[in-house]
Formats: sequence, structure tokens, C-alpha cells
Amino acid sequence: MKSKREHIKECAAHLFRKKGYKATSVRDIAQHVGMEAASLYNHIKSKQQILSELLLEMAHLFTKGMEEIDSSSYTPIIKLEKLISMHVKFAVEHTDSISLITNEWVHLEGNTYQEFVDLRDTYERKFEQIIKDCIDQGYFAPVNTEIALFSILSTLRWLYSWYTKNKNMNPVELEKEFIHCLLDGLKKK
Amino acid sequence: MKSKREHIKECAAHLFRKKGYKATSVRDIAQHVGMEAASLYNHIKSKQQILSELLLEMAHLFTKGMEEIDSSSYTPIIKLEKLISMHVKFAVEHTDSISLITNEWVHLEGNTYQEFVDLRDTYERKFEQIIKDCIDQGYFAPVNTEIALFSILSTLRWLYSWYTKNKNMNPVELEKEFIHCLLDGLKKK
DNA sequence: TTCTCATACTAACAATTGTTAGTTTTATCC
DNA sequence: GGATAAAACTAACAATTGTTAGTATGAGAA
Repeated sequence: MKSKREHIKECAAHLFRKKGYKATSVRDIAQHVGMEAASLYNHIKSKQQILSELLLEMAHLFTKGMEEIDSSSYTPIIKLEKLISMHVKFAVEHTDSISLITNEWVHLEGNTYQEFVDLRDTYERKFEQIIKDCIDQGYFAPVNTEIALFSILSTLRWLYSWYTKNKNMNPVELEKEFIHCLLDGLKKK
Repeated sequence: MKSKREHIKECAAHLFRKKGYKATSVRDIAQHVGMEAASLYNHIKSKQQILSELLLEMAHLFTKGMEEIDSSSYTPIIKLEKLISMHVKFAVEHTDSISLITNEWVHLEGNTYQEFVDLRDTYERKFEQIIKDCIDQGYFAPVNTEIALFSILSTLRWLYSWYTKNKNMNPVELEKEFIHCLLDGLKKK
């Protein structure tokens, strides 16, 4: 059974995504939950707390996933495929919260802001290292790793928005196409 | 000589980018311009007007660029390269305004919202057609064009953020690497 | 100088914001 | 049934929001 607190967070995530954190009022959230604004405060500490929990939960999901994949003994190219697969999975399962990662983290305050940024930086650095490994071990051409990383990540970060428009698409099929597009490239060999 | 109105719009663009439209107050903008909030209204009609002008100007720039490239007689693959080149150019020249295209268009109101969305949709459809042409004429493998489009566009849309961190990079070099990354793919042939 | 007009200012407005205090309702357990 | 506690409510708060009205300032034209 879903707790009321959970329900509030889900409603908030949905609104934060649609209108942005700042444009979403506490009364907006309350209305969608089905109660008065003041009543929310029996379940949460502040509006800011909702945002920070949503964001840090997602950040930790990604961090955990990265650690599992990175510490495995797969080849770097299989690791990349598993990372892409993870992003597709999260985009499908947590469409609302995941959108906040791209857009709304700027509205985090205090320690939470730093914590989030640190988690993200660590994640990106590990991702980049895997790309470097692909080059070193001869799987990839010697591209600029920063640009390759950036190109892959920005595509993956916007997956959720694209998936929203194309819910009919099978996630497994989606994943295959993405891996192909991002790694093999478009041109004929 | 830059008009004061221009200066206000530039300051606003910068703040909208950093904190978001909703989180940027008119008093914020005024302070950065160097006047009182009320004085802004001698130059602009409303805060919303600033946003809509910034966004529509960029949208029309892209539309115009697309029309020129699309109506040319280049091969579709050269057209793609020219489009990428245009995105790089705009990201370098209009780093602030261009960021609003990705994030802040949701805060447009009334007609302007529709107008913006229509311009963007038309742009995307033309972009997709060029990718289709690449496939039809045998330059590209028969990938899912929607996914290819999405992958290219989300990378290009986030170019500005990446460029901000890497201002030292030569735009021409940047462009080459991007074209290579996006079209040729990462894997060795 | 004097008139004019663009542009700056101060002061205030109504609306909305996140949040708190205090009170009533609802459900649970003895 | 009566006690207890969680969770809803009403009402209000101080702060901030975009914007307007009315006024002062200062440069250029007459």
C-alpha cells in the first residue's frame, strides 16, 4: 500500500516536471493530492524537502547502478551497453522524477545542492573512464572522450521526454535502437 | 551602440538561464541592469514580453537557417553537417538565449506559446526528413529516424551547456568532432 | 532660458507565495 | 464508550511577486 507521503511526492514530481519547481505552488500540489495546502505539512517538512528527496533518491539509484556495472568484469563496451540499458529502464520506470535531474536540480538549496552535484560529477567521471577504456582496448576510434561522453549523456538525459511521446514503443526495442545509434553511428560501414 | 532595451534583454537572458524564468524576479533583472525595477517598464511591456522576444528571435533564427540549408542543392548528408555547424555557431554566439529554447519555453503564455511550439515542430519535421533522405539515398543504415533525430537533437540542444564549461575549445574543432561523433559513431570500422 | 520628452525615481497596489498556529475531524485501541 | 493520536481543516502571517501611478531629473531643441 502506497503511503500518503509517497503519493504527495509523486504528485509533486509530476507537477515539478510539467511546470517546474518554482512555478509549482504548494497549493497546486495539495489540490492534486486532494487536500488543503496546510495539511501537507503533516507529512512533509517543506516544499524544498520534496525536491531534495526526489532528486537524491534518483541520484543514488544511478550511483548504485554505476557501481555495480563498473565493478563487474564485463568488457568496457558491454559496460556501456548496460549503462544505456539502465538509463532506458529508469526513464521508463521513473519518468517524472528523472526529468528533475536534468532541469530542476538548480533549485536545490544548501548541502543538498552540493551533494547532488558531487554525485553527478562522480557518475560522469566514471562514465568517461569507461569510454576511455573502450578506446584503449581498441573498441572505439580515438575520439575526444569528453565530447563522446557529452553526446551520449545528453541523449540519455532526454530519453524520458521522448519516451513520453512514444509510450507505444517496446523498451527492449528502444534500448537496442539507442545502443545502435549511439555506438555504431548512422553512416553505413 | 547597444540600446538599453537590448541590454535589459541580455541581462534577463543571462538570469533566466542561470535561475530559470520563474525564479528570476523583475527586481533581479533591474539590479543587474543598474536601475530600479519600475524603471524597466519604460523600455519593456512586461517580464513575459522579454521571454517571448528572446525565444521567438532564436526560433526564427533556426527557422531561417533551416530554410536556407534545406532549399539548397547539397546532398542530404552535407545538409546534416551544415545543420550541426549552425547549431554549434548559435551555441557559441547566443549561449544564453539558446539555453531558454531547451528549458524555459514552457513559461510562454498565450499565442506565443503556440507559435513557438509550431516553429519547433516544423523545424524538427524538416530535420527528420533530411535524415530520411540520407537513408533513402544510401548514406545511412536504415535506423529508426525518430530515434536518430532525437539523439542528434538532444545532443545539439545541450551543446551550449557543454560549451560554457569548455570555452577554450576552438569552435571549428568542436564542430568537426561533433559531426564525427554523431554521424560516424564511436566504434571502429 | 524655457519647453519638452524620455527616462529615472519613490511609493504603493493586489495577488500569490511558503509556512505556522490553533482547532476539529477521523480512525484505532483499550 | 472514551481516550489517544494521526491527519484533516480554517485562518492568518510575513515576504515577495509583477505592475502601475505619480513625480523628479536631465539632456537637447527652441
